[in-house]
Amino acid sequence: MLSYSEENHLKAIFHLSVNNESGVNTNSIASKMNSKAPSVTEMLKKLSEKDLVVYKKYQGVLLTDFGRKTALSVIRKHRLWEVFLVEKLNFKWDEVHDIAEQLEHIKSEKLTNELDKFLDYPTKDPHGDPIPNPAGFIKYTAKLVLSDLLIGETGKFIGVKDSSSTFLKYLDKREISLGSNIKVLHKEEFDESIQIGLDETNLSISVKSATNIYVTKL
Amino acid sequence: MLSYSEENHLKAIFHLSVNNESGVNTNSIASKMNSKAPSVTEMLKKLSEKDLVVYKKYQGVLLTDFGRKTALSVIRKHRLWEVFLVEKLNFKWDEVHDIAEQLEHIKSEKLTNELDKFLDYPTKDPHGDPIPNPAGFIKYTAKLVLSDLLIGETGKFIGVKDSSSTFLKYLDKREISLGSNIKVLHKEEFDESIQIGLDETNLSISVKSATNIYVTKL
DNA sequence: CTAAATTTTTAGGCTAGACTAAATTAATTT
DNA sequence: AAATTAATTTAGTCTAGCCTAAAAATTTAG
Repeated sequence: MLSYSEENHLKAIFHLSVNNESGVNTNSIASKMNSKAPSVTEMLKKLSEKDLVVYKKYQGVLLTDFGRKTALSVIRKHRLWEVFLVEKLNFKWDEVHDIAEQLEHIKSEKLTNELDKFLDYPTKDPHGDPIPNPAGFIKYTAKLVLSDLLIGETGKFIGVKDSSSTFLKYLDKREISLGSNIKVLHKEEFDESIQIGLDETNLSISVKSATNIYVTKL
Repeated sequence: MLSYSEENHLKAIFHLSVNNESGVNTNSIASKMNSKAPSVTEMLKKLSEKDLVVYKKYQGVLLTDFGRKTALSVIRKHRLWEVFLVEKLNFKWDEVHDIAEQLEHIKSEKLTNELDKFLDYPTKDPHGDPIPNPAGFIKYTAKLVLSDLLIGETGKFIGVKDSSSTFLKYLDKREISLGSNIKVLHKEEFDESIQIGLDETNLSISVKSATNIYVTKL
């Protein structure tokens, strides 16, 4: 039975492992966890003891298969609960993260699987992130960031890189929502801002925003 | 922000306060919490510091209004989640307690109230216990135990005193379920067992069972 | 390829929440 | 009313999870 802190460390390591063949740094884990390096080192020893990670001093850390599955089980729960909150309880996509952070630690396989069934086996959470299956398999969709599209190209908005409440509310205000088709009309040389066309309206967004929007080319 | 342990102690004190004008004993709390007296004493000091209880050494403890409201908020969440599990996720009434013990600590008023709405404002949990409203008001129904009925009287089964999985499964097996009308046919002098009539069938139950079944006289 | 800078680990300390054993207070019995 | 028993609290210990400061290892730069 893992503690909340153990589960949270595994999750952090998982997220930092994506595009990271070699080990994950102690400091990067600490910064993701809002904690300090010595706390992480201590935890890595414990996780290693439990065969959830492979850890060698000063060499960074990697998840074992078991650790990866465990992390994905937590992520699965997190994303299923987010779907539940949005689909069934009228939450907005910017309101669900903190509550899902709590709910992801509830221990009951039956609960998770019944919830999955109740929600009709969703494949994506409200931010477009894929939901792992019970076996810990996760299906990634190829994606670009909006700023990678060329002028004249159209992309379908499929996810966000930054899912902070601030950014999500910003998108709501501009009525940029998952599934929208976004056409790149013009790129401003000076500040790299981008003019986009959305349904009938045109608007301008900053590079910063454009690099946080995932699209698939249409 | 209260810890799980603080919330659990408040809940225990609340349950032990029912029919208990004077203070609740340290030992009775310890036994309900599956802990030891010194742990309880320590916690009582902390809860008292936070104005959740009135505690004087050796005098037992009582909830303040604030403590009572807090306890009822936890109980409200527990019971709402139990309803959710049974009504929406196909759980049986004997499977929900341990999961609700985890879910009751999730912190989000909006979540609780949206869940309440989603469930269409239930007034009872799957074991017949009343669900407190958001203001911490709880509506008790007058009830007897089955063994208090006289021969020839009929009661409607409205709740259980002991909601252990063992007892609930026992009731399932005999097809004694909430809402059933139970007629007392005969009381055996020797072992105080009771013959009851349920729909078309008759069966015999022990005193022990009969004192764990709440009814209202019809 | 050494020296400085950075990263990571060790050492030691703190708090919450649990415990056992011993001391103290309250209740009960004779 | 004193003595015994029972309940409660105090004292001191332990673990998990966090921290700061200092030491050690690794990486980067000159």
